[in-house]
Amino acid sequence: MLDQKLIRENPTSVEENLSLRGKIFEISHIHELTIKKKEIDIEISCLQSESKKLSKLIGMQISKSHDNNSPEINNLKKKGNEYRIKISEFEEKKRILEKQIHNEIDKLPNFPSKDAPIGKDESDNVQIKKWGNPLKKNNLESHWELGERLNLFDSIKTTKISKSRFVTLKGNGARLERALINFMLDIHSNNGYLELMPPVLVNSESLRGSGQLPKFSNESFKCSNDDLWLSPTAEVPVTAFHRNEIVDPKLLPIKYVAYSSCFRREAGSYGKDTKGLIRLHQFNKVELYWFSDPSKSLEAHKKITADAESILQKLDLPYRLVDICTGDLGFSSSRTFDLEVWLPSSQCYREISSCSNCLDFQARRSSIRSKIDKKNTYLHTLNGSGLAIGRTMAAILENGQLSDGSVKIPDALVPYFGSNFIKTT
RNA sequence: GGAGAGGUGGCUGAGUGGUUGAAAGCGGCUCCCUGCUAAGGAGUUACAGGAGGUAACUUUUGUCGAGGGUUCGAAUCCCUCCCUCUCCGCCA
Repeated sequence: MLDQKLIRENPTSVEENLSLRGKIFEISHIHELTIKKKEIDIEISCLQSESKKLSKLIGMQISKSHDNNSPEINNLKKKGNEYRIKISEFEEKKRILEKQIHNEIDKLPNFPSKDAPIGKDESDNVQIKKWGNPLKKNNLESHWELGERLNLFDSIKTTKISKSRFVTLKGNGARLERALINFMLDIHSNNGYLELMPPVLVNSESLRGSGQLPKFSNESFKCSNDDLWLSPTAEVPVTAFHRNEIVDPKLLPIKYVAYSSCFRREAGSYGKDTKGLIRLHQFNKVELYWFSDPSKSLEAHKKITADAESILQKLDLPYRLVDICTGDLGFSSSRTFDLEVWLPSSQCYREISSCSNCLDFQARRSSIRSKIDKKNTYLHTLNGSGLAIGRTMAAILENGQLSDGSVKIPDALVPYFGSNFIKTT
């Protein structure tokens, strides 16, 4: 959520900043509403002050005269009643305005960082670095072919259970998933992250707090009988974990690693990535999350990205680091670095982690503050996958495939997986 | 899901319509005395928002689970909801 005061006092700069996203954001109507609200705020404050004084006076007089029905007292009461009516009228107006303002501001995305490359869409993203040697050979198997041949997972039969875009992992596939989850959790928690295992059902307020609502209600699954949704990412419950808190500044930065299943409707992506593990309605993810002192979040962003990268390096998976351009930034993010892993079968890099600095955008929506320099200040929140498990599995299968048809397990993972190779059974 | 009990400041806990943001205690902070891994005495100590000031600060509003209502005035009365605890049921 953007700062209401900023919208009130400097609407032009707000519009300019937002327009870096490559779209026009027109906020003059919100600006007017905030001005009106401010006027009413002041009015209410004055009336309340008067009315409060009057009530005290009445109290004093009654206790002095022991008569609460004298003409003078009744006169004062009458006056108080007038205050009450006036105040409630103004409050009603204020309520309506506040609701309108919130509804509108909630739909505005975060400001892009000045450091983010300016651009319209994906094609303007900037590659920052490459790591590892992409496997380039002909006749490579896709991970779904490997998965079927090696009996690692089954998508077809799973449509009976749910529908398309779900998968059932089997045997070594299930084992590999489990190994990856433990591997990643161990590395991060040994690196100063506190492990969290949050619920996957989250309420509307939690989704609003991290920016998925109100604009993206189409992208999450909703429970019909309760105010609960299937969480699209652990970022949602972890942000909500500290909602309405004033965090002890001594605890900063707070670093969490949260494992959870994630659920996405993938509306609008019909026909894309229909095979394999790349785009599922349900997938597992190990998420990194920081609550940071605002003055340190740029540094934190580098660190969280490096922590995510370290997993790819330990697994010896070729990847590149991409600076997301202003037009391609997510709703809540001001700057995002994507990690894209090499998938040999399609000879391209695919997103496996997205590391974002949301500045105070989510903290403001969720009211998460800390007393910094004697003032309650909204914290900065950062999140990054560390990593998406399904896509990591796909990358391991494709990059590790050997000419004899087996798959080599990265050395670092062997203690978790329990074997050096996946072979035909 | 049923029945009951409860939700007050950092904590414990009083407070059933009136100068109550809230007694008392604990804890915290400051000072004094004493002197040594401690005790005693005095004082002080909620939080959040707005406005004004470079600032120390001043001023104002709100807050006793949340939201409504009654009233000139609500921690206190009424309604709705949420949460916690105990018992029963159900269940992993």
